[in-house]
Amino acid sequence: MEDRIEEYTVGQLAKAARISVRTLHHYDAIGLLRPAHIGANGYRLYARAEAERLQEILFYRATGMDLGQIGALLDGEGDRIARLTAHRARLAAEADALDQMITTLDRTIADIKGARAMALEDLYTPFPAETQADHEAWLIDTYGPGMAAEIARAKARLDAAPEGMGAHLQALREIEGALVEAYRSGLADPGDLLDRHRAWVAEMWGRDCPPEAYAGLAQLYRSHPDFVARYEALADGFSVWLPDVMEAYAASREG
Amino acid sequence: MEDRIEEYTVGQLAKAARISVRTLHHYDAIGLLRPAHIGANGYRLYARAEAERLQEILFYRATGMDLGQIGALLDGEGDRIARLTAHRARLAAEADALDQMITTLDRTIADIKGARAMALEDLYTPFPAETQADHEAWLIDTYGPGMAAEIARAKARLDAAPEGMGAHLQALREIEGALVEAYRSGLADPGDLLDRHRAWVAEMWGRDCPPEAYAGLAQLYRSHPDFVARYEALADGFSVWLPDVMEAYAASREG
DNA sequence: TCTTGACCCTCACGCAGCGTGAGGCCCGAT
DNA sequence: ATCGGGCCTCACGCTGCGTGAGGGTCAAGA
Repeated sequence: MEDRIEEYTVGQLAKAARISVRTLHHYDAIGLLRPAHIGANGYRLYARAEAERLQEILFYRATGMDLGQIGALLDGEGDRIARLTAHRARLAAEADALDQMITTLDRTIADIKGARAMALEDLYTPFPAETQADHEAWLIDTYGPGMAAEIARAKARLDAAPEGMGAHLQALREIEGALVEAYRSGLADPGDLLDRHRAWVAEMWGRDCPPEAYAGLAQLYRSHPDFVARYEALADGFSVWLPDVMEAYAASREG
Repeated sequence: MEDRIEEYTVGQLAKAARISVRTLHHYDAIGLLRPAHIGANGYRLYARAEAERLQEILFYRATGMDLGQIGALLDGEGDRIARLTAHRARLAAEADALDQMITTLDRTIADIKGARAMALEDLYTPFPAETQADHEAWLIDTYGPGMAAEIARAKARLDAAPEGMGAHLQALREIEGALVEAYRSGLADPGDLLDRHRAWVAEMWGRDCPPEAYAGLAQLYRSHPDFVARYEALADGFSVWLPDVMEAYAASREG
């Protein structure tokens, strides 16, 4: 209780942070967390600043970030508060992902009990946090470069549209609302609603939306967590139903 | 769209599950997920059952369980629903842990802004999921074997006390309620309440509770996620305030 | 003063869980 | 006939430490 100088040895720091001494050695070795200085006896000595840096390291590590990235982050520009705030956002996102996994689990359990067989894709739908880059790569892989660019542009427009797009978004919400109604009332073929939806999409993309593209979109809705979350929020099971009817619709108009 | 036989090659399964082919190879190699059978050409062929097993594997893997354990779990007794339900509970727990990390982050950020310096221990307080065993070891390490046993007994008594302990627990709730009130009204030194609390603890332990032990308990409240969660649930910030006043109280009675 | 015992140090090897070629066979479409 | 894409089997590499081995350091007690 008498550390006026506030210096900690590896053991003390390790105990406080509940990590191993070896881990501190490792962080020293790779330059992630250097001791404040080394005693005459060769002992590592850490000061307050290092303890705080370690705290940040552990924050990030706890979400699976790799040590290289952590180092880059800490040594890059930006102050601590900014970093921590950003991190808070990431944690919140992860919590969302967890919630989603829970709902999939629930769906899976319900499906087992009901002895229904989920579609192969659906089996894996809401799996964690692919990064944005991963997702981009996957889009290109699946739909080709043109399609990916199209979608990216569309998303960008949506995101950057706080004002002018209001009416447009409003239209989407109406269509979606109607679709939810159709879903709830057990309507099998909401063809005209999907006509409107497809038209909306075409307008959004700024070009035509042929059936194959529409089917591709269905696939996207099914496999991308963002969309799944969005549609599942509208109604229970809607995120499964919507891609299904979209695909059926597309199949029925194909050449 | 024409898989009547429902058999998937590595590539198909990998794409659906959004994992790499290499991963499937690996799971085959370590016997975690064997193909349903091998084609004449040497190709791995998976059927529905394997796809579902893979789903479960990924569920568990996503929470950091190691592959050996997963295998043991899947090949052990117990049916799928039971396992998934248990897993759901684990996920929920993890979500709680995440929420806790977020609140620590918030506290940290607030502390930085307020330029106050957190105690070294507090810097690391709510870090994820030490296992029960880890926690036990740490208790012994920190408070000595006697203390750890004492605490373990106390917890056991609490847990195993659905009936006879009712009144005793009721008393605790009353004291805690009064403490929350004190906290809310900004009372600086709730000495008499802490007297009652300490007496309760002593009774619980079945032996005396000297100031040092009480201070130790404060430390425990501060550093163990279970307690933090419990007290934070009673009132915002209560999990910080309570250990503080307990420590101050203990210090003022020390020899 | 000498000896514990608890820490500290530096190698250095090991292990999980794949990534990432290298080198080669299979197969449907052109 | 040949090409592209997907399949196969080695086999080495990487991260993030765990886990000794072998050996100094230091406060405290015999």
